[in-house]
Amino acid sequence: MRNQGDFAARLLGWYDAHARALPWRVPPGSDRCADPYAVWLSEVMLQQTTVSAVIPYFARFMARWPTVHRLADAPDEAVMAAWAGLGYYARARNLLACARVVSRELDGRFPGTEAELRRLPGIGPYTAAAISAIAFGARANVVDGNVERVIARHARITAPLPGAKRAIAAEAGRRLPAARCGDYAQALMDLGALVCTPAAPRCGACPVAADCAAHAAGDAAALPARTRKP
DNA sequence: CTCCTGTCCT
DNA sequence: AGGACAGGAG
Ligand code: SF4
Repeated sequence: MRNQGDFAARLLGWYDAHARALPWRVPPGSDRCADPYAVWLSEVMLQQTTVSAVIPYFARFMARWPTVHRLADAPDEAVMAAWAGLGYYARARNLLACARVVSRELDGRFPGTEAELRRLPGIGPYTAAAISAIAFGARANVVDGNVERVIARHARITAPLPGAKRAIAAEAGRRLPAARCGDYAQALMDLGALVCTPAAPRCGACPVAADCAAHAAGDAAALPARTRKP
């Protein structure tokens, strides 16, 4: 079975009812995709901070620089000042560098494929997949920390991260839907943020609990395992 | 793979 | 005050 018992269908059904309304999102089931610029900006900000912290910064950036051209033309100091408080200032520099490439070399159009997105400054594997799925509807395997947790539990992958990354991504890939790929990516991340939380997953409210292997085994809270660093 | 960032949390 | 976090870069 390629579709893992309609995992995606159940998750999308849950998302239709429980999606967080976030400023950079379109509502579940929209026929249009979200604005690539807004998706990119939010994802870069979200790389380092929580949703609640990002919301006001995102609003200020979008109000002041509503398009990638406007951001690209902003002075460095203005962008750095607007970024102040978010931390990771190297990422703000990458943000600006990326905006300038897209604005000046790509006519202001973000590429739609992961491979092309990956080449832009500040866009790594996760962000490339997220933008291509959410803003372009591509069937990309979007795997961030939240998704790793959900999938490690649902498939009960007990091998520790980061070594288990590939195995987890492979299991995630088996669960991808044929359509609504952007909604699906966000549904999985919302599930990780709202239900399949790190310490105390709320399996009673989970749309995929019926075939969740870790829930059945009773060790969901212990997954994903991680190799101790020191 | 290791290193790195700064804010948030404890 | 110290560590956790979470992605990207090298
Ligand atoms: S059943 Fe529990 S552990 Fe499994 S995916 Fe749902 S919330 Fe996570």
